[in-house]
Amino acid sequence: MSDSKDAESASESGGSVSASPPTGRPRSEEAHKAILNATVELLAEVGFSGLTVEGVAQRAGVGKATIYRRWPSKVPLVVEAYGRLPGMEDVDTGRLADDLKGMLKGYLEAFARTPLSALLPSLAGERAHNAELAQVFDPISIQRRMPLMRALERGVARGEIAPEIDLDLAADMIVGPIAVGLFFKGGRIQPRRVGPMVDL
Amino acid sequence: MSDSKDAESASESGGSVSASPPTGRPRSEEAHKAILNATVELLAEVGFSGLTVEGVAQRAGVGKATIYRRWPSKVPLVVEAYGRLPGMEDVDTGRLADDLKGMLKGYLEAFARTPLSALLPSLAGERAHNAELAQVFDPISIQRRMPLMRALERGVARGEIAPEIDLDLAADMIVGPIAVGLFFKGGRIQPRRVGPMVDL
DNA sequence: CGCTTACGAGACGTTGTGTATCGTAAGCGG
DNA sequence: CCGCTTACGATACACAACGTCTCGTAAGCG
Repeated sequence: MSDSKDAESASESGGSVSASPPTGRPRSEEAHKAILNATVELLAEVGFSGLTVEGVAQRAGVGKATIYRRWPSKVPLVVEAYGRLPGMEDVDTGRLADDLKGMLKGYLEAFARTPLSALLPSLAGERAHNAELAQVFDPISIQRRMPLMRALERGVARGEIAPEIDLDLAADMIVGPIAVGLFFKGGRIQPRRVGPMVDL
Repeated sequence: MSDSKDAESASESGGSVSASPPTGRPRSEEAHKAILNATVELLAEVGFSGLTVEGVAQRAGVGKATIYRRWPSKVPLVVEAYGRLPGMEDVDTGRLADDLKGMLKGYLEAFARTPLSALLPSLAGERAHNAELAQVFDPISIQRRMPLMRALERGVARGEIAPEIDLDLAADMIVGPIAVGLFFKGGRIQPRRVGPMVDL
């Protein structure tokens, strides 16, 4: 009768695998995908603050309870939808400047293809005063920076960057202009000019 | 009986000054300030998405109608409150690196003193899918960059920066790390390291 | 076939929005 | 001093979305 209310018991590493035996009707994976797809679509159309759970349910053709059964609120739902969007892809040409140019170009293309440009500012804005969101949002952001950090580390190994440089700060200076353009201006940025400028 | 519903007839440049003769009880400047102060306070406490017009009215000791009489919705109200917060202050030492260091240091201090760090991401997030907001937000952002741009122009005039550099992009690279730290991490940034790095 | 759990649908109380309507207060012109 | 006009604080209102809950039904497992 009542929906399961026990803990998630998500896949934990190690420890006793006392996972509850999954009895009863299994959760529909189809509904799960439909919800996430509807979320991404609606985010692109109306943005974060315009997104309503009722709208997502209607677009996905599911009941509201089916959404709340999986995500406690709108925020984690949007975070998971955000996690499905493409991030920065590794480019390893052997030259740092080319790596950066390639990665930034690909990333900016992803911005044009997906609702990323509508999603990121909204999530960042929410993150600022929502500790719960920050907790799940930050690891994803860090993971999305990984290809960039790896490229910089390769640059250090090849001697293209002085080893005393703070790579984290360098990464911030590379994506910074993208962020500024994204948050304070319309969006379009010139990919080619940024790459060379950072080879200081 | 009815509140004035005619157009704002705001200060327009040129044209006949057919401004409506301001008859009747004037709007309370006291209430105006109280509303803006309450807005800033509440923004710092609960953030943008937690801000309610009713909460502002209660804190300011005014009726809701008094707020809606001045601002059509929550967003322009927050924008005006944002405009009252301190921005970047001009620093002219004669050396670009020192100018940048001084200005960034002062700006970061303003972030610690005011709800700027809670306000900016929220406004930027809203800006992304709210054309009306972008229209009033962008000029303020540009104006806040002015001291930075002036410092860079002085740097060009003194020969500290090659004249073919795109100053707008350079400004983005300077404030970019601040934005990234603000939007994707907690906030605290190291002021001293950024200044010298941009003297490429 | 009976048990258990998820499903879509929608009713429900709560909260905030933005509008409208009270009676009152404050400037202006006669 | 008095009436006109407009703003004031307070509050009632209809509307929308939230998040919870309860329907009757559907789908796997034993």
